[in-house]
Parts: sequence; structure tokens; C-alpha cells
Amino acid sequence: MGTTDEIMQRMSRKGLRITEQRKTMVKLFESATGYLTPKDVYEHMQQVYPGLSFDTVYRNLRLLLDMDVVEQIMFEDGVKFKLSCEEEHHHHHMICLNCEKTLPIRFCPMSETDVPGGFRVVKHKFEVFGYCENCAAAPAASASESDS
Amino acid sequence: MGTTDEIMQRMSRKGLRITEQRKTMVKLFESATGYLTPKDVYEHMQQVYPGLSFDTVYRNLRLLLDMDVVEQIMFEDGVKFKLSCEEEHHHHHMICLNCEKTLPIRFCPMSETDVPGGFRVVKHKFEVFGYCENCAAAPAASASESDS
DNA sequence: CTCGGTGCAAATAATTTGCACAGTT
DNA sequence: AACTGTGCAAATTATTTGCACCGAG
Repeated sequence: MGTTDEIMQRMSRKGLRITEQRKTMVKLFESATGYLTPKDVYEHMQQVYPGLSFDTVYRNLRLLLDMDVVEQIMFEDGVKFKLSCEEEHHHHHMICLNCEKTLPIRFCPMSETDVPGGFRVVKHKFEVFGYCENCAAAPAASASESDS
Repeated sequence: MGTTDEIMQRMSRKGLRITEQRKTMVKLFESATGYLTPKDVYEHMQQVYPGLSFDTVYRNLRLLLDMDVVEQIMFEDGVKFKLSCEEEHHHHHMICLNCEKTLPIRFCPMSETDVPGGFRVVKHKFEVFGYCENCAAAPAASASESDS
């Protein structure tokens, strides 16, 4: 049984309808290696449903976001979505600038970070960008993110 | 001599004109503690130049960005700008979710991070969000960023 | 049959561009 | 005077919303 069905069940339990489009969209995210822009989703989906409209994509992306099926990340060139991490444990990511595949980083730098007295930490972000094994050779369409 | 003049000199050397608006904009960034949205800039500037248009703000933001006077960061709620860091050394930031003031973090987690064999690291991002000493008490208009 | 989902078109919001005029050098 | 900067209005792009119809339960 695929996780897709499990997600569809959850939708059903929430009183939401199970439509072919939603199922296809979830499957798309499950098969995607990296991040998808709303446009990517629209284009992939359109191959299956020619009459598909952009708003449905947006609506369903938001739905999946609210259900924590996918997560949204802001890149320099806009929002992107990917399947939420399965890993329950706190972790960080290594992201391929070419295929956008993400690899988990177990190490969390917060423990090593010296926080000044008055500062109350709420959350943090640690992301490593580069090229994964497969893409290291030919970095074709590279994305961009500023270093800090 | 303020850094503003130095920046204006650089503009001049590039064949760009020194205008009151630009000078004011640079000064605005120098006096700002945290990040400014294009809208913030527009509003502050408009107090001085009532006839100011939004496009000029955008144009000059881009100009300052190209000159590395300011840097642009993507937050969940949109782009924001702040004066570029003076610190020559590589460092990271602690960002106040209320006033958006940034404190430098000298520690860089990359040295401690275990990078898998094939992955070629290009850049990384490490940011800590929370409330600074001054804002820790009354977190009024809190911003948002997702943890990862 | 009932209520949620979808397409369509229109509404917003954020940002960019063309053009004529004003300001800097 | 020569050329850049600015305001204005219009063009883009990304995303949201209202509405009537279609489809899932």
C-alpha cells in the first residue's frame, strides 16, 4: 500500500473529497526527487488533465500544506513545495542545486552555538547547498540561494 | 565622515548620479536596525518625499543590491533588505523576530558537518530566529519562518 | 441528493517597463 | 548641453476569490 492511499484516507476522514486530481498530485510529490514550484505541479498535472486550471493547483497545494503532506520553502526565485519529511527526529538538509534532491543532516548546530544572554531562541535554519553525487558532474540548470 | 558619503562616492565613480533620494535611502538603511520591505522603504521615504513613487524605490533597491550596499533575503512573507554586513569574516546570523535586528554568530557549523562522499558543497545557510534582549519581553508583531 | 471541488474570469498584490520630463554633472 | 533619475501609467507575474456547474459520497 502506498502512502498516497493513507493520505487520501486522512482527507476522507476530514470530510474532504477524494478526487483523481488530488490523488495524482500526491503521487506526483511522492515520485518527485526535489522541490516543485506551483508551475511545475501545474505542468506535470496538465499532462494528465488537459483542462486543469492553475487555481486548482494552488488550492490543492494549500490543502496539502494545511494537512502537512507537503512543506513550503521560500527560495530566491519563489516558493517551492516538497513532500514533508518523514523523519520524526529534528534534522537539517543538504539540497542539490541541480535536481533539488534533499539529504538529511543529523547534526544540529544549535548545541554548539553560543547564544548571547538576552536572546531567546525560537527556531533555526541550517541548510547546505551544493551538487549531489549524480549532479556533481553536469550542473545544468542551477538554482540560486545566497550564502550567509 | 559617514559611510553614506563613501557609498555615494562609489556611485559617482560608476557614472551614476547622486540624488537626494538615493542619499536618503542609504541613510535609511544605515539607521535601520533590522530588515526593511520595499513597502517599509517606500513609506519611510515618502515622509521626506511626498511625491515619491514605488518604482523609484524598486529601482534604487535593485541598484543598491547590485552595488552590494544592501542584501536581499527571502522571508516567508516576502523579500526584505538590510545593509550588507560589514564583517569581512564568514559568519551567520541571529535574527530577532520582532525588531529583526541581527546579531552575528561567529561559529560556522560546516566544519562540524559530515558531508556524504559525492556531495559537492557550494554554499550554506545557518540562521537562528528568536527574540533579542529588548524584544524578549514584549513580542508584538512577530514574523514567521519555518524551522527545518 | 448534498456539499465539496473545479474551471473560468475577474480581483489583488508585487514587481517591471516605456516614456516624457526633471535633475545632476 | 548630455545623459541619468524620476513619476506616471500600463504591463507582467504570482496568487486569490466569486460564481455556476460537475462530481464524490
